[in-house]
Amino acid sequence: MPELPEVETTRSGIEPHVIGRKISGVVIRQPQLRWPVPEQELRELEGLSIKKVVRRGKYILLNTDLGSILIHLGMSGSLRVISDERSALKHDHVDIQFSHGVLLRYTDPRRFGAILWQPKGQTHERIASLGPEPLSEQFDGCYLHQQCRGRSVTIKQFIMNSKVVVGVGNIYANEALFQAGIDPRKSAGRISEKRLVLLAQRIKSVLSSAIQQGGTTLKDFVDSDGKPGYFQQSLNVYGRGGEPCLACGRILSEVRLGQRSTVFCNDCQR
DNA sequence: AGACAAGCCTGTCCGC
DNA sequence: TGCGGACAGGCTTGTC
Repeated sequence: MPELPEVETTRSGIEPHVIGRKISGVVIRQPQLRWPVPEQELRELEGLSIKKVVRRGKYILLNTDLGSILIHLGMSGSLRVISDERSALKHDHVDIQFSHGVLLRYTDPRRFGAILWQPKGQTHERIASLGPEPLSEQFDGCYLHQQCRGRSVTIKQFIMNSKVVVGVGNIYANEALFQAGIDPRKSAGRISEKRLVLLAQRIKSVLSSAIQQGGTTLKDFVDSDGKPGYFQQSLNVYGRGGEPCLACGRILSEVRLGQRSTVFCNDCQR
């Protein structure tokens, strides 16, 4: 399940293989992803080259002179560089072929992901409504505090709202709240600025350390199966409901917030 | 077999 | 009446 760190790892992993490369064709085997794949627009890209590979939230953008291909991995998607002859499997929905013989293969068993088209000079609606990047200067305790004002929703659901800040999925929301010592059930509007400053710091640190780990563990993901293995080791709470807190030993609680599994320590988080 | 997990968009309902 | 916020539902398929 790609969260921001894995999307960033994917971005940096594919970048050197496709930057400056000319698109020679696009193969669409399954156009029915979260939204229909813009087949027409993608086919018109033949002959154009990739100018830049950037990330915005959990989207990867492949920039060309005509516009950008937006790729979202959903929860089960992956994007791999294929440099040898390898026949497509059941869930290999889209290939972007390059003239130097390499192709980018989009795979997504559950098809929660998306491939969208953003014409040059425009900003796709999906991206236009996104909040700031968690690792940018714009996102800090002061910003978080201002956004939280008057909001009754739980702090966990709040930080997972992509209009507030992008890229904080269920795993890292649980972890950041644990590290900040904040009860995930607490209303966003009822948390002091001081504690929100700490939360913003923890969101940044947990994401950036995951990017670093992703970078090392997945450095050869391009020719492997791309499955992440990096996060399991450093998780304090996610997936550990009913097990002892690693800090104090008390059994971790598990509840559902916004239909999402939420694990926390009743002693360490208040 | 059926429940569950995931990201995140959309529709509906609520209260000011 | 309008509007934003809160929340449930839906999509999909592999795994338990």
